[in-house]
Amino acid sequence: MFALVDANAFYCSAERIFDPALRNKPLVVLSNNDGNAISRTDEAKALGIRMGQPAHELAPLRRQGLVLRSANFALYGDISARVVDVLREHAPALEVYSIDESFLDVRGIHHVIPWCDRLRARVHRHTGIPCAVGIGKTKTLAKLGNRLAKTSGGVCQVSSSDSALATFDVGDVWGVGSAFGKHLAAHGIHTAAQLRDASGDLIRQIGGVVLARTQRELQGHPCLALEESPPSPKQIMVSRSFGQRVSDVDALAQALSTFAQRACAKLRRHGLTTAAIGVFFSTDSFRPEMPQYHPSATIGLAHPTDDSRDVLAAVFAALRQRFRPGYAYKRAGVILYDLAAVADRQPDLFRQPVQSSPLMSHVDAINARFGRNTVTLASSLVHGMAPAWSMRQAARSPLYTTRIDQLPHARC
DNA sequence: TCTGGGGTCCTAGGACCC
DNA sequence: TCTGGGGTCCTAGGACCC
Repeated sequence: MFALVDANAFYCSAERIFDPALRNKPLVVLSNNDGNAISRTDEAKALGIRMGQPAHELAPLRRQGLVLRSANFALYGDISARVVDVLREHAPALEVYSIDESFLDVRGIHHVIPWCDRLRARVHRHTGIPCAVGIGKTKTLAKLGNRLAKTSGGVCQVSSSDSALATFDVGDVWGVGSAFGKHLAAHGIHTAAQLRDASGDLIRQIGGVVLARTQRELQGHPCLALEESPPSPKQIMVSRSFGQRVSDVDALAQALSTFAQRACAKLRRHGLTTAAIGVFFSTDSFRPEMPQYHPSATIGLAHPTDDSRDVLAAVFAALRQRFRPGYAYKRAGVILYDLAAVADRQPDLFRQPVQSSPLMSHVDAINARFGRNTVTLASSLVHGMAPAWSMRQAARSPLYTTRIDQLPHARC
């Protein structure tokens, strides 16, 4: 038996913790660059705002009281960790599934619905985050239960024979996206109940083993287990759209250097090394009338590394190979592939074993203590004004919980 | 003016091996 | 004159998730 604890409008709820004036107001949190809506409160949904709706369409709604906030992922990450801490205190076993969702193993818990209700209340009291809990024999059923719980009092259990399955659009089932949804509809399968009852061969044919597994889960046969320890990542990517388009190679190099160093810091946090570096940059695909160019390159390293300097050399080599003047670039990124822990690497017959650079651990320690860009490689150094490529964030809340100088003030 | 970022898994097909 | 069987690895593309 699984329970899925899912925060309601998580990013918006996190914003409301330290800014009570936002409570009961329509609120939307925007993606990086203030691009589009990524979290909406019920009040905002009532204004007809869609997930992913572009920000420029939302601006006029401010006259109706809509508040827009830039994304503050440092805050959301910290609040998420606090929610998980509370869950961990009470749940026998737990899988952190995403920034705002955790699966709990609730086998053996008596009176599971009131137990989940108390858990919700505790999370709310200790973190200020409201959540809903779905319960089911499989993760897929718990997911459906969670959908119901959002609108029906906070906790909801769903079984495979539940009549509610006929009320769910097949596209609402976890694992059924728009492509499978269309395919299923073409075969007359429109609801979760119809997917549950369809021919197994047909489902296998439409969506392979993945969709077949989803069907089995709907029938109440667990196919997906609780994964308590997150697997080590297989790739690490840092990419951004730019606040403004840039054309010169120096600006692009500065952005890529920043992204590469951030990716390497993540790499070292996981205790991994990389042996292949991917670099891409691209013009604005939303401006088809402008000249388009979307180059990418992957550079294999002779020797695995976790040193930002080695990675940066590869990134710049790729940039030199692919850069063409005369284009306005809008987006770029760095991807680290072929990751492995130092200890798991095949030793090189002709070299000393891979070792983490002491310089890099000092850099990481300084940045952890004094803030992200206290020490960087010179190629990402920014003088004075924010560069053109940096993100637009017109309305970001303070880093209330992760920066000592931005702690909220309490009035006496 | 305007449209995010970061991942995973599966499958098919080709190259290559003995 | 004929031309097997069994496998691995890699890549690209497509699907999904939050």
